[in-house]
Amino acid sequence: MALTAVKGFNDILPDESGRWQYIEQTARRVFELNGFGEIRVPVMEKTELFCRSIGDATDIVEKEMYTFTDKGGNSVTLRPEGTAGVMRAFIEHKLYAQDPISKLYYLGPMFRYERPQKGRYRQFHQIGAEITGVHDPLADAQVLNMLTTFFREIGLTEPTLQINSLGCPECRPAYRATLRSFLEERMEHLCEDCKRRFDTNPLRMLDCKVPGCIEATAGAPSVLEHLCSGCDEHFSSVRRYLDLSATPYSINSRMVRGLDYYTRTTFEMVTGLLGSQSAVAAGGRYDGLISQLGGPAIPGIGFALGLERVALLLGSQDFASLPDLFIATMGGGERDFAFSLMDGLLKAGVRVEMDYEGKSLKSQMRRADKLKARYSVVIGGDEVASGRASFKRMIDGLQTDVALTVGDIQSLIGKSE
RNA sequence: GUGGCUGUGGUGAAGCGGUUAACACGUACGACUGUGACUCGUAUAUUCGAGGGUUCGAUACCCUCCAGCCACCCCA
Repeated sequence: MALTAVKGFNDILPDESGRWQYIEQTARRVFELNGFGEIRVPVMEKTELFCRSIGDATDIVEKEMYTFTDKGGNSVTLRPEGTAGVMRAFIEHKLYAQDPISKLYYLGPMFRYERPQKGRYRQFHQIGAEITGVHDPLADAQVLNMLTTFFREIGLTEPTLQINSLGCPECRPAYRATLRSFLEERMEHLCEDCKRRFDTNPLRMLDCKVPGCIEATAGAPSVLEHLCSGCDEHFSSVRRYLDLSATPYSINSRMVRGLDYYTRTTFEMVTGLLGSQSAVAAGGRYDGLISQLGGPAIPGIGFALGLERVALLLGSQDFASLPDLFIATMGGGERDFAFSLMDGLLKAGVRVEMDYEGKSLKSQMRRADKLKARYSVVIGGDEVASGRASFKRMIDGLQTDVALTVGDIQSLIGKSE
């Protein structure tokens, strides 16, 4: 049996990588327009970083991390998400000392030991963006606008924005207690998972899909009605800014996060097209994270979007670039001439292909067709002697006689520099 | 981590105990020895995810493993 890739780790083949590049380029363009700069951080960090940021009791840290001991005896982990590493770098290099506000984006592989499914793999890829140093809800709105713009630019209308507020250390404990006492009375109607969540993460119970639980929690108190005045005002301002920028959204007061560091604004871009992997992008505010990691008390907000899921939503559109010209040759004698011509055109930025193996003219023309070259030309003894050749426009077969110079060929195929 | 379904060539698939393992797409070459697409012809799975077992005989039945999908879970 031949060797295969590790379960949940996938190859991205050329017919698919065009789509990935399109997603990445669109993200870079939109993010950089908004003033974000790329940060590249390692794929592996000390395990402690993730325990302290994501939260010891979360599923990610408890059972999904690729953690191992390296040869020096240190516990290290393949990053399960991007924010923690970016914030570690932010603190380590004291980026806040150069500029009180920073806007960073990153992209790359993340690793989680989960059961693979469509849109969910053990190595998956995220593009994320983070703003630090801004308390003002304007930052929340900009991030949400940017995310919305990204999806619009890429040509998708499907994922829709849902927002919520999780409160802050001031008001969340009180809400938690209120929710707990509400749920306690209905314990017998709840599923086993929810009974367990009651102790670990009662907010998560609002997100349960078991019909009995949905019914039992129908009248549960909403976070939004238990926000302190600061959080309430913040949330209203976020909504006002979203309205001002005509950013469509809906409020989902039952939306929960799987990472402990979130405060106040949280959001998701959700779709109904990906089965149970409905979140295409998600994020929120994390005002306590940086100080929790040993940095100064600087607020932050950000999101990450799942590349695989966006790629899935884009479908099988073809983003590959096509050759401008295919050069066919009659025999060995003309290949030196053709090779020089190809070389000159490539250096001028024209995408050229030619036959590599001295195949029959028919085979060469078939290949020109298969590669979807826009033009083809046959170089034989006559062409070498006269310095002119007949260029065929493949789409309609129209032939044009042109001198075999880089400039003339460029002007024919409409690809000048 | 739990449950269910599935696994035949590069792809989509028929066959479901004894077949030359159908058909289509794709690919290669040719018909057309200087021009692709359409058409036609020829070739293209010693083998049915892997390993065991039952059987005179297994791609088909059984077991184990592996992989994929779906739901749960979780999440991007």
